[in-house]
Amino acid sequence: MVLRTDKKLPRATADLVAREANVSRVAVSRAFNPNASLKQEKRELILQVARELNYTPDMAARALVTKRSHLVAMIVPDVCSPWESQEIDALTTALQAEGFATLLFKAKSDFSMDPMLLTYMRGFNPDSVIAFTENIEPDILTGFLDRAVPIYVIYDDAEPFGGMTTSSLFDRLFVQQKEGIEQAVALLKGYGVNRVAYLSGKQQSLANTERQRMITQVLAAHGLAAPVIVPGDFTYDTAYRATLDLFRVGNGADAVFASNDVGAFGVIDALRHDLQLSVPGDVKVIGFDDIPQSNWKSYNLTTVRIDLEDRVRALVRLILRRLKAPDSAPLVETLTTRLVVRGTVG
Amino acid sequence: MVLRTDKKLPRATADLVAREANVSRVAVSRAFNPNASLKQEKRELILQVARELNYTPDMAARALVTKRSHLVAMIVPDVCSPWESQEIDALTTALQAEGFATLLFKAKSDFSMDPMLLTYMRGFNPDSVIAFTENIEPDILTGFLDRAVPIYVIYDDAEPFGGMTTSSLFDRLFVQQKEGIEQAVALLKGYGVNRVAYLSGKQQSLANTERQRMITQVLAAHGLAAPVIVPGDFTYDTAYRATLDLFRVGNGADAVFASNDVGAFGVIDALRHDLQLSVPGDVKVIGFDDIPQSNWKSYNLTTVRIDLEDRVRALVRLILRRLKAPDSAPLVETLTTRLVVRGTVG
DNA sequence: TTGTATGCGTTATCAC
DNA sequence: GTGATAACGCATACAA
Repeated sequence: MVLRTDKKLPRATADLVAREANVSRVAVSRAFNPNASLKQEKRELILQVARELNYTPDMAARALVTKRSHLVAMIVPDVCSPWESQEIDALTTALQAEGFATLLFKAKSDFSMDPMLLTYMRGFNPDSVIAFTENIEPDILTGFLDRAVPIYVIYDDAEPFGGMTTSSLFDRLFVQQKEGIEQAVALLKGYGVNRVAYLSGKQQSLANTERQRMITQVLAAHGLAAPVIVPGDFTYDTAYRATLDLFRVGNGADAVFASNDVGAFGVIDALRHDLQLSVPGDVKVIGFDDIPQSNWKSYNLTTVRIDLEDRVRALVRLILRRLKAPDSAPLVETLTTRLVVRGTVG
Repeated sequence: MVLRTDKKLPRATADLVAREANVSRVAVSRAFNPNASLKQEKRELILQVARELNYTPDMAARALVTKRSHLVAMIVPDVCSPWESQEIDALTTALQAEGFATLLFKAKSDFSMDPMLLTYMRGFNPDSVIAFTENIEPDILTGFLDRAVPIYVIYDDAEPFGGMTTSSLFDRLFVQQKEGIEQAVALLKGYGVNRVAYLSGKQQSLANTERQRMITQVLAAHGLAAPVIVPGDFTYDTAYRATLDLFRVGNGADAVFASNDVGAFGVIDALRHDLQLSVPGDVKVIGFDDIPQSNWKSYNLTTVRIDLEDRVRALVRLILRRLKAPDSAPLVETLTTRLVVRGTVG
């Protein structure tokens, strides 16, 4: 269902409410601002009249003077992918509860940031910007977005951009992937796995490179060889084809670590339906994220879980705290991961 | 990555650009409005200076006078579900190309419209509202949204709300499901199917009730009995449990029509992994939508396709045409469906 | 083609 | 606690 709202006929305005309720324009403004001082009965009268006239304060006009648009922009390369759509959903819900609306922008799928898009977005004056593309240095964005304070999602203890010495202040969300990965490797080792492959995600993704780095590190700590790297891009189709290559052209593997759950599905389907191999009998498969589909019976995927609710809560905390105290010191939140054991290792 | 933009330090404004470029304030305004008349070299100078100063016109201030916010609101109960996330993605892309930004709101999952939410949303002055909840009568929304012109998605020739005689003008997108359903029923009949079950979606969904009505009608036309109705809600888990009920408590079926693809996945998994039945050997399964996951090898679902690109293009046409001609007669777009034959019937 | 004056709907400042 | 006034950043009507 689609509605188009005609703006030619003006809506009820604060002046109209004021006239109707026999009060001043300012009183109406105060009635809608809980911390403003106004006699209780007067406030109730105004709110009552406002309801009758179907009046709502105009956020654009309000933003013009308060410098708060109550808009949070999200830049997403692919709204459809399960993990990101979940995150959009949860963030929107959480921010909506705090009085912010989500402004959605689509970026190009190569994880780059179109300067045109940034300029365009800036016009809407978002109070905060959440970018699902990870490979932009803070200084570039700061140039576009005035005094922006970035929050970077950092995987394990790696410094983004190779330990950049950026001048920018930025907040951090640390995701400790090591724990989940260690549990996964221990499980694989317990089943006698020797040859591990890593199906990568998009090369530009920090999540991907850090997963690869940490898996290699943990395998070594357990006395296992470095993984064979299979190039992927987080999608099912690429994962499917890459798996066929790995087993038909390459030397195969005892276990495949996929950079995300959707990729793991592609690996599983290629193994079972095309290569006639058994999962977990012939090959073990482990994913990352723990999206709802991983619990579907056809996949029943063993995966390293990043708790979405925890992650969103942490992000919302970071956003709101900086919004309330713009000049505070860098803020930090930390998240842990754990292995969810299902049926693709065993 | 999250950025918070500090509004305490004001951005570059049109006045600043004007002063810097030695022109008047208005000239700057005109430079950013392609149809305004301005000497070419002057325009270029202004745009150049604007770039240097990192200036972008403030959409909020602009909206205050033009009565166009360039915001399109979407009210969605569940951003995560594949069909809806696809539609959000495609609509956002298409609207972004036309200069509109997507404003996302989460509704309660029972398909109802929270009056508080509507009031809240109204404050942002969207130029258009796309509601993914279907059971609201136009008059109710019109009450909230001034002179809104709804676009209703109508399935086959059914009148929404039982042929309501509403006073409201509204545009329509007709989705002709009959063709796809007829192809599906013919295919099932060809394989000797007798007892068909329909796994419903949410009861409040018009798409659901019309799918059920049309399937019943087409089955009758082919001399087949009315389908057994299995209550569902478009989700995997409910579909899974409902299928167990149908075959363990009820009398089973030769074929299951699911109200959407995700539901069909639940049906398939319950049949194969819990009831030890073969698909399509023992039971045929058909879905609705044709989401990307339906092409995944584990499901390989035969389904009635509603072409997303066509649908979004039609919606965008309706939105833009009414935006440009608010007083035009009711607009109509029509969409057809067709069966995509894969591996769950045979 | 260009500039001046005015208004969009709201909140902040300052009196009372 | 309350009301007048200015200001936010921009586009438009009108006059030049």
